[in-house]
Amino acid sequence: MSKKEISKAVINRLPRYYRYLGDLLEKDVVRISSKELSEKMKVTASQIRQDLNNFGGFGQQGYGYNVEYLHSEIGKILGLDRKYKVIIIGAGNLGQALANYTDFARRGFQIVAIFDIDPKIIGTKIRDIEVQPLEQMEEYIKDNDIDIAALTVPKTSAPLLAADLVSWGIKGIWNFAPTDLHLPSDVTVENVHLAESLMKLSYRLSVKENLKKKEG
Amino acid sequence: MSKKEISKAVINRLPRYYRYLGDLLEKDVVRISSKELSEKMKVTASQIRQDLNNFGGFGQQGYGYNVEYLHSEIGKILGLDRKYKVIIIGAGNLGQALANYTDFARRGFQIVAIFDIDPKIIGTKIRDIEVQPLEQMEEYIKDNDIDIAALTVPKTSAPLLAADLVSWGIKGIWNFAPTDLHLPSDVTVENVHLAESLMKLSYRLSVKENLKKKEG
DNA sequence: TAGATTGTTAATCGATTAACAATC
DNA sequence: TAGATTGTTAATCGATTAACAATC
Repeated sequence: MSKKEISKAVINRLPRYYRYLGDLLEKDVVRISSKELSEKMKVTASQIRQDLNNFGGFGQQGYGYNVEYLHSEIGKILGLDRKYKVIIIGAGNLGQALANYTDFARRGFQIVAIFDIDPKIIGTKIRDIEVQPLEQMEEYIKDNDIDIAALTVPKTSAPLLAADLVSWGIKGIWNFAPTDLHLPSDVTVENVHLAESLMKLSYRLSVKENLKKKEG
Repeated sequence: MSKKEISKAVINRLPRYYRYLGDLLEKDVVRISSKELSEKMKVTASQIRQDLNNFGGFGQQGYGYNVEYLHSEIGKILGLDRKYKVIIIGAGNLGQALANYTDFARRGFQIVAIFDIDPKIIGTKIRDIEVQPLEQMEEYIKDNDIDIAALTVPKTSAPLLAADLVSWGIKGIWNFAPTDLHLPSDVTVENVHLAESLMKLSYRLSVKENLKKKEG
């Protein structure tokens, strides 16, 4: 009865499958086998089949997978078959970048409000959305049904702000602040740590650099 | 003689160790045991010791780890003991956000140039750096010693641009375009796929939502 | 010295890959 | 039907955790 827990590794791969299937769909590809897809994605066919079968049998023996159907099913798994109301907290460069990124809206993530603490930014408009003062956020969240809060604030203010958000009913936080938020387990936090991403890049550059030196 | 290959999982955790140690350093904490750190970071002490011992013995029995020393050593491992010249390609919102993020410079990632194709943006200044036309990029890269190119361009132009960059000598690409770049193995690509991050968030929100309905 | 905590080996756990029977 | 390819089980591989001797 109880479903097997899906591993984090599988979930991490799902959006990539979704992207590749979307690309195939745009190219009007109708069907694809796990083998073909595995070659494009540089993974094993076995892994693709194993991953997909966590959620059900989407393919057909002797045929492969119908691209449109599989794309749609993975979309459903990812929760993309509904809309999400998103607010952005922190209207700095990154917040503005997120607000301006139309691709999110296309996927159902609708940015409905932006908040900031800086009087110079409050009142300015980003894509027809007026930046509101932070003090109005509590009321706004309680009056509207917000699904996700994107946190693009300094790391010093992030933890307290996050705690407030949770107390006002927010269940999903997209955290860009370079800090870990420790919140109740019914709250979902997805971190984007750009500085850490950059460090992984410099790590790999260093390793290659050192290797080259040794080889002379 | 030949060093054991460091696993990707370990590398992914290194920047997080570095961040926690930096925070401890700021709080003037002198020493920390793997147990204390494990409680803060919500990982096992065993994992911390195992991870660190991939690179050498940084601790002392009966004492633990010296925070400043360990921070510095991990910094070296991550390649943060040198400077990197970074160019940004694509001066849209995201490119501007990166250019304006001073934390990177503090860590040694110096943004030296920004390029764009849009005549309206070319010539404008971001943090004292004038946005240059894309046509000047080849010469600029060949004349200067660029370590990293941050790619914040649409996915349609990313693969060709990346190939150009590589042919001009770029060895590190920080890719924000929602596409995979297939490049020679001596080129390091670090991807930041924001849309995929957002989908992981919606996946987890959906799972919890469905669970709630069932328990309803 | 006694206590604490590392470094490291061994045991466990989980994820990936291989293989193949099922079936379209 | 024959060929192809899935879904799934079994085998392998790798990563995490536990345990403890080494040692500060």
